[in-house]
Amino acid sequence: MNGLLANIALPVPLDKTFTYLVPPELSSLAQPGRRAIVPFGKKTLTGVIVGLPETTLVKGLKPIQDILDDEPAFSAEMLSLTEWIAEYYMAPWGEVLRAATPQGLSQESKRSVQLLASSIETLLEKTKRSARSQHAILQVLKDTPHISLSVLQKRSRVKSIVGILTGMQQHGWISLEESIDTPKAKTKTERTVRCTAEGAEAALQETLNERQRNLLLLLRAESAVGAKELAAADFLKKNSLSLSTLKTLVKKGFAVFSEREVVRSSEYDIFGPPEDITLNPDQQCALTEIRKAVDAASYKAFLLHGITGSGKTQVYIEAIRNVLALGKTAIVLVPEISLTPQTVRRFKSHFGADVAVMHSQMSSGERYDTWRLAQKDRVKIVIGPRSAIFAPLKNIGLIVVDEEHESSYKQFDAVPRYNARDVAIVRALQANAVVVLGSATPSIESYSNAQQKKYTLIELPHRVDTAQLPEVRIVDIAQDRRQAYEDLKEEIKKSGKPFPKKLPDRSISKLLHDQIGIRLKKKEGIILMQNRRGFSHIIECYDCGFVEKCGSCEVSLTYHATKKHLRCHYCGYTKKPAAVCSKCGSTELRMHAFGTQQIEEELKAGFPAAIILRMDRDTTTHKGAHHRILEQFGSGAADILLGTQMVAKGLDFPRVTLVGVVSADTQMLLPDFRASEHTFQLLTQVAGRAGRSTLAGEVVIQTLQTNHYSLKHVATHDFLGFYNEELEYRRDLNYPPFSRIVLIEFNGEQENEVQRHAQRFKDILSRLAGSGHSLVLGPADAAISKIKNLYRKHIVIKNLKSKDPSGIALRTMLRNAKKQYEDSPLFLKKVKMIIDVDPQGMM
DNA sequence: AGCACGCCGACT
DNA sequence: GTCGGCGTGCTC
Repeated sequence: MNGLLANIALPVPLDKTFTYLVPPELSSLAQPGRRAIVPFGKKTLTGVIVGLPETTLVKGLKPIQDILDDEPAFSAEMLSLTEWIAEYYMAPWGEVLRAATPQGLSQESKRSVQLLASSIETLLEKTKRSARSQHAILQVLKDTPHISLSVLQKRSRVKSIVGILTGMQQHGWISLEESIDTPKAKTKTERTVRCTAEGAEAALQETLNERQRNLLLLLRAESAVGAKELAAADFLKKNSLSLSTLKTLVKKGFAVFSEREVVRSSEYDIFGPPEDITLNPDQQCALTEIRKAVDAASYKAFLLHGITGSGKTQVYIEAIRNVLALGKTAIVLVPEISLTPQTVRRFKSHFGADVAVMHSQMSSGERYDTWRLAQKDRVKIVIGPRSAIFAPLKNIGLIVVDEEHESSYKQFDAVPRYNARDVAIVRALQANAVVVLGSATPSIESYSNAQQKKYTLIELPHRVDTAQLPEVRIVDIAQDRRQAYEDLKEEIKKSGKPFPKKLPDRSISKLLHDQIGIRLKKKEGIILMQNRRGFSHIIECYDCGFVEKCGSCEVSLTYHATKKHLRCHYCGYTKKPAAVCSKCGSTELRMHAFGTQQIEEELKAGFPAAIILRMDRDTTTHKGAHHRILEQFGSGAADILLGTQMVAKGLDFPRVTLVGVVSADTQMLLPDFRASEHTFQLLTQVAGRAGRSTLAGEVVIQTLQTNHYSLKHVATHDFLGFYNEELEYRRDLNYPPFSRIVLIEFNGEQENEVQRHAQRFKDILSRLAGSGHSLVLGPADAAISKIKNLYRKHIVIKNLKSKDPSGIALRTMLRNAKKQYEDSPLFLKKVKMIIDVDPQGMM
């Protein structure tokens, strides 16, 4: 009745799709997966066609302006995957699709202003007194007669600019134009040339002049070898021929030009020969299992638990070799931090042009090229960080998620807040592919899935170089302090100097100090790690390490200076801080201090001759600085690498024999239910930096909590022991894997409004959760209760898997709650709500 | 999320 | 009057 209709998902934060008319001339192009340019309100947006409905109840449909893509940008498979993401993570489908499209591809309309009036001076004079806004706008237009609306607004600092401009337009002073940006990323093409049959014929005859004949002979010869289409520019340059000669031949029909798509090249195109891979028996076993699954061509998930240095990458490479042999494709997800040229070259050297790399520093052009190559089946393997899970490869055989426990797989700062590791599982499931999650320190969730046989567990318990695991020593900082105190007293007694009022703090214990001295003498490398500046609002006993925790959430209580109390930011429980440690009675209760700078000072004082490299947020802001520091340290130009957790990951330095963790507590005490897990993972990672070659390694971990189970299990290299202990605590308090967590943040400038809205949402949720599938906690102040003048309140939902195995009840509840909340008359836009399903951090 | 519309108070 | 601030409602 209506002619052809199309449902289009648009990148707007609205939980629905929009229906448009398809004009007859576009009807043949109207297919799900293609991008379409449509008018939306006053703007023009690029959306994705997701369906072709028969009818609609919506009145006043607008027509699609244009349909892009010769080949649909999204396959049916990708449409269904993005729809799943939208549903699971409570995000609009259109926003998911935008996240899955390479940047620079979507088109939005932009409005611009053009100055028409010739006598600007008179206008300026005219508006000077009575119309300040108009005056300001004209001032800007005087210098830039043609300007985009957004820039004009910024420069003129006029707020509601559109109304004023409309008025000015009516006066005939200016014109308002609307234009669509040409996409920033375009297909790059090059001219190719080919010898025609006539040309081949003519080359042998004497009818042409020498230059032409010569060219034709060369062209014929080169065309015969390998590729028929030669890059014209290359061909001419190589043989020092001129374009005009070639053009003449083309005119005569002896050669033809055509265009072909080319790919922008990158630094990764330089790579050496592949390393020899000889798998040890463990690796061979792992490979065989994965191969079997890939051959079977049905969904299967593996958890590859291999200790640091056990050769997981070699297993991936061999597994992918098999995937390619079957004519299938593969995705390899790596944490951003692992995307070093070394990792990439490793894959490149084995698979060459079959590999495409995605990384954050790529230009939009490069990103787009990569995407096109994957779509056109011209690369078989895509390696990249979390967004690479959207690579438009067809016929996926294997998805590898390396370092699956890494929190960088979770997008936390933008919609959709997806976890690429979990999306990988779903993509593999939908595509009948195999997925391998690899880690030395699997996440509790994944290991639990393996224990429940949802994933098949494969273990690589040995290092490939048969190196010994490093010896781990745990140093009690409190005891070291007491010792230092005694030593000092002794010294003072002897020298007769006055007793200092305050004893100096030291961050390097005697043991660690001595060990550093030994390594310096032997010219071996030292890595010292101080975790990201500790969460400063935690009060800790400096004698026994005791920290007050919430009785019902088991996370550290944080101190709020304004209200002078301790608070749990999960459930909102508060209490007065004690004057003395409630465990040991000490009065030495303090907040955390030492940053990397202070430690550097201390090291310089203690070891004046040592060359120290500091690697933290301050020293790595410049592009490439990170890499340069590591290179410098790797080459042996420095003795000590001191840094935040950046030093725990990535590169391999055979010369490192000592790893020191200045304070394990900073991470352990974060008010996050995963604090122990992250501590275990990080310390295991950093410990793995020590002694990877023939040199024996040693690890020194300083802490106030020598008995903490994370540390105990790090020291004995006992993942399973840690897992079992951690699991019990998770079970007791209904944390994952026993529940799903949803974190809901409310923020706004007025605290009472934020609180009111959070409370209202909480009430709605509590009512809906009536059946008991979920626990709703809060609202409570977020751990960081105010950011950039926005007050933040959190609600935490624990959705019990035992009562809601599929999570459907949870999502229904959330969706209904959201609707009720947004539809209610008290709803204000001044307070923003952010729903984060399966959050990684709870700060 | 934008963006327009409409109402109100402040300024010239 | 003119302007801008702010709340409200809509986008096929």
